[in-house]
Amino acid sequence: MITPVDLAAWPTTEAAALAEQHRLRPLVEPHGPAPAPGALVAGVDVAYDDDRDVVAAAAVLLDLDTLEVVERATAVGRIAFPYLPGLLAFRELPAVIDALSRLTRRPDLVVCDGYGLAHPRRLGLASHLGVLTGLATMGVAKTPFTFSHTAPAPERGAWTPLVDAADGSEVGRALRTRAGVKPVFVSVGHRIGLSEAVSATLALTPEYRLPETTRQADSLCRRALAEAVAG
DNA sequence: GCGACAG
DNA sequence: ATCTTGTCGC
Repeated sequence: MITPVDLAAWPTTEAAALAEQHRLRPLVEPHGPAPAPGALVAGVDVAYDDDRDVVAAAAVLLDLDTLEVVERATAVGRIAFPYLPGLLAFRELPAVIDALSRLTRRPDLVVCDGYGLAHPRRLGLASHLGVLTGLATMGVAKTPFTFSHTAPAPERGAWTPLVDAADGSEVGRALRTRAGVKPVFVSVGHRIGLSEAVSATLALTPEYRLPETTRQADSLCRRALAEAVAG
């Protein structure tokens, strides 16, 4: 039987174990170059059927220049963890990693639906995924979670700092990807810097508020879930 | 002590 | 996330 106390404690224990394993080098690298022209950028997302205990994840690979989908992969399984704010990685990553592993090419960057550094423990699902896979990762979230920000100017590309009121640190940016539309929240995961993550986000949002990677992964995992539940 | 709380 | 009616606009 798992108690709430156990759930709250084990990520910290896990982080400590990982920190010990990687004592001689940084666990997370919150800096690095923007994806080069022609890079393969992956989008990942997950859909759930809580009643039937089914989870479906999708990983799509896009060409950064054309934004065309060049590869798709899905994975279906049982739900491994409940949704607990702050522990989203433990719910989403098992299926996400399964789907990612079915791609035949290695992504140059993975864009996650959620946060990286912008997390109460500075290890959101994007950071977590980066550490587990070694891939460059970043997060683009749709809501500010527990962080605060002022409204960016109305034009596309405008941004303001996303701040953790607990310590005043800048953990990401509120970025306007469409003029006059509410911003998205970009944060660094692994092996990419914040400015570079913002650039990548703008490259992935020529038309819609959310990155093309997220949109493609979202529709694919919903389709995969419907198929899994039906069949 | 009580809410708020990525998806 | 998921559920869920109507509405505005290209």
